Amino acid sequence: MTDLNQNPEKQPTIRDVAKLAQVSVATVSRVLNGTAKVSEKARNAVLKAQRELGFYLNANARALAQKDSEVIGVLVSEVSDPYFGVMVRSCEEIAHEHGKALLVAQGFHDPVREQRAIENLLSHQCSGLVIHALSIPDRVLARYMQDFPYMVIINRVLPGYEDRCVNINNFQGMYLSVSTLIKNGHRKIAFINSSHHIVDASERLAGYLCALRDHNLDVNENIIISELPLLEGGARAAQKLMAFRGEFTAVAAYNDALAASCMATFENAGIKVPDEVSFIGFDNLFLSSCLNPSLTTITNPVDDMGASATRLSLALYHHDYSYKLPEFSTILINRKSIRNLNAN
Amino acid sequence: MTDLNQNPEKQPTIRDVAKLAQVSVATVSRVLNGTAKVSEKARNAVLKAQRELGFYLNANARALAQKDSEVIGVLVSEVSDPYFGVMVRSCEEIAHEHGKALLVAQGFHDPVREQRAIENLLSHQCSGLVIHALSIPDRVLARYMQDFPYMVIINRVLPGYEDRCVNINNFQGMYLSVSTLIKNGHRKIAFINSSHHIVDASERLAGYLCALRDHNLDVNENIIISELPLLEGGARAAQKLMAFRGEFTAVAAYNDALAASCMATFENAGIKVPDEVSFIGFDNLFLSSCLNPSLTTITNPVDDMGASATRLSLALYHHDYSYKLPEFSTILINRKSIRNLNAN
DNA sequence: GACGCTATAGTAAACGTTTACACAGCATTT
DNA sequence: AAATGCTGTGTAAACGTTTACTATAGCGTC
Repeated sequence: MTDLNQNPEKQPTIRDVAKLAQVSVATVSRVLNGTAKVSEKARNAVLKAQRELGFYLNANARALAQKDSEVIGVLVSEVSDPYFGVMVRSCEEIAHEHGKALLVAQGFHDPVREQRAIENLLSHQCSGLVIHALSIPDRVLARYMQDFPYMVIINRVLPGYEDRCVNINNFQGMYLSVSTLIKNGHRKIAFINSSHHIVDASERLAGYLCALRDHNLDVNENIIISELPLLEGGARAAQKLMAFRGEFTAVAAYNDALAASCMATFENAGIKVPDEVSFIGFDNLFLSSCLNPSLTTITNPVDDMGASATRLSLALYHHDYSYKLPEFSTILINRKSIRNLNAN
Repeated sequence: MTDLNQNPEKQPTIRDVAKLAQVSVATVSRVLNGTAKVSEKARNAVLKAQRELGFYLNANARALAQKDSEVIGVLVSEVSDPYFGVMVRSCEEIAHEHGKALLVAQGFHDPVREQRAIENLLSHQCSGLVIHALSIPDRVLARYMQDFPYMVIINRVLPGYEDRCVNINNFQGMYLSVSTLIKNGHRKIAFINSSHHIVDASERLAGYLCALRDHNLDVNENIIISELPLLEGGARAAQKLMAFRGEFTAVAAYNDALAASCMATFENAGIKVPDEVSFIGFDNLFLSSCLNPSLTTITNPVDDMGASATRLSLALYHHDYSYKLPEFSTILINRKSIRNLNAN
């Protein structure tokens, strides 16, 4: 019948701790946050009371009083996509380093969901915002960028806000990809692009086309395919490409998922990789090295990008304008999926 | 020089909206939450003011006043692990369906980080808690389970709290895996287990051993390997197994990642799969169907588990004890990585 | 015209923290 | 002995919402 635990349903508050420890709430706050010196005696009493009550500071009340939620928000298309998994992982790591929690939202390539997700994150007063939203229009995104000067965009360039956009050079990456095939003697190169309406897709297509042009190769519309950049898309792309079997010796894909599943479909149809068709991917996912043949690809340093975007956003939130984004370079990862046609 | 926008740094509050719309804060709250009838005139004034100011309700203040954070917390080992990526994805989807946001923390198999992550989630007053923590001791976890009756555990059975533990039957799943190899005529079966100190590992090992025993097969300690259940682990397992090349015709792995990378390492060493060695995985990840040969494996319905755990936690939080967890069954996905030795 | 009812709207007290400010006690300086 | 400074502590006002309670206007009924 003690005073504690009168209502087992209710969480204890800082006042309960103060009462039990026989100190003021200010002292409890100071001990728990380490924000000011407190006598050994008081500190021990507070810690003991905290342990006894199983007390944790209420982060919401804290956020309100401090005007800082200590939460970072991140929006991605879909966490289960390995690309975003890696990205979210590094965002969380950086957040954790700064003692912050991570709020994760998914947009699923839907403009409505993306916008709602952003507004939800905003309502949580995030002290850092990393946004991957490719479906909402520039105009809308720009308004958020203007109102929230610590918001950082990933994988998209928004005119006027270039210094808060974190991306690789898609054009250059795909140019490197296709050039690699060309250097290996390929002259008829198919391209499987993403069918999402996103700049990544058009930039990579431009890189593909430019590489062909620079090497005086003709463009063959038959072998430029657009599919959802997922496993299923790769299988469908393979079906379409089979109809033009003689018109290419190599395939450059928008990403590893497309390359991997297209490759698998070809192999199942008895087409040997890389003997009959060579492949190159993009992203350098976890899975590419497990494939047989292992997939030659272009790195997409998504972990660095996630980490840098998070760091930048945090710095901006605290009005620190000194953080400079590093360069995110795309480099070639040479594996076994390209046959060198010059060799024989 | 209007009254608005006096301090461009500061976010508008509900009071600013009320003033601009010439109504009380209560009315603004009612409009924005739809909690009571408001005249058309007032509603329009409020919505107009909201739009003009770019106002969003402060979720922290809201949480405090309502005593409900509208946030669900989830702890996993590592978001970039495809297994957890899928899990987090479905947690977010369910959270979203209920209008809640998702807080994601990572434990990285470290007991200290796991415990800190849980306490951090608790401090955020999550109205739903899905915890995958395999490294902290039962005793500690039990204390949390007792204090927070809406906390749900995933992939672990905590004695006394079975009805809040969401898992597959690991024993049964691995028994199915090994039995499948045996049915295909294999009698010497290697096992690559997870080296993490988790019950999943011991349960699956038990399933392996039991399947051997039930079919009167001998246990060969040489070909039971423990490795980190990631790609690198699979490569190392392959190296170890090569030393006992003649002592097995098939490999059962703790998960697809181990199977995939072990398989790839074997192939690179010139060992043909499934002609010389058969493989079976566990989890049925995205990548397994892309491999060559595609990997026969056991489903791990992690998406259902994530969704169910989230639903259960939400229900419990609202004192609704009617939600019953479904059964999570493991089923065999037959692909091309097993050679049938009976066939010839 | 008095009355009661309904429909809207407003007032102000919570919610659980942080922190500016005040102050008490004590040691040191003058 | 008085003045000063330093330490540790407490008090109470924010922070931005929600919501119980209260107030008022409009209207129909008797």
